[in-house]
Amino acid sequence: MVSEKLQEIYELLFARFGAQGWWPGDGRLEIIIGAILTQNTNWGNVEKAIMNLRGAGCLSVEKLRSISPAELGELIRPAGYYNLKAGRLKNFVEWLFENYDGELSAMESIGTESLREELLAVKGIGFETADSILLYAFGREVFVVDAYTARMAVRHGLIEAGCGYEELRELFESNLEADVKMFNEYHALFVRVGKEYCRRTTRCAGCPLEKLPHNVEAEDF
DNA sequence: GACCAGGCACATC
DNA sequence: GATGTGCATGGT
Repeated sequence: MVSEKLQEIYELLFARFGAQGWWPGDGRLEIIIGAILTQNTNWGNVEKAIMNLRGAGCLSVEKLRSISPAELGELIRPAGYYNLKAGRLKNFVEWLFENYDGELSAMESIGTESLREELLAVKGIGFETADSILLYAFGREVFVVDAYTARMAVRHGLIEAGCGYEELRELFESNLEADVKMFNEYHALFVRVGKEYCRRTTRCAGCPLEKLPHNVEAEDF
């Protein structure tokens, strides 16, 4: 049964690593900025970019709105793809002012599904970024899927290689009790264990899930 | 020096 | 609908 497997994986990861206490970073805006900056990028680089933003007094929606794309790009340079991401931050902030008068708290009253669709309509916010914002900034019961989640689910035979994001999200959301705290920790634990034991060229040795039945030869990405 | 990182949009077939 | 490509810095 899938739900038992998912529960067992969670317990093994939690037993080994403990609570991760995500999101790393402070406050809603910083979580959202981090979610965009960390796209396909190491978190350490994102921290440097956020430090730059803090140093320049740019951790406010007003400042992010008024700063030029070029200046913003320079500040977030360490996070990589800096021109692209400067535009994405701008897109989000513009959307926030157009739809919520620049108030993040105004998003609280919107239902999760509607809010998710609205976020996905912002250019530069895809599935993972939207779901990270929903879960970590707004405490919504959404399971965040990422590359590690996909890789581990495939290697443990929970889903077929090549399946889409929504299919994976559905796997977790429909087989686990909806619980914000647990979804929060589960995703963070996947990232934690994935970094160490489940990269493209790193397989299993020493992983807390090593004893579970899984396919080390599974074709993934 | 190659490989990788908590993706996403867009072009092309 | 699937597959390929550009975007970029910094650590291992």
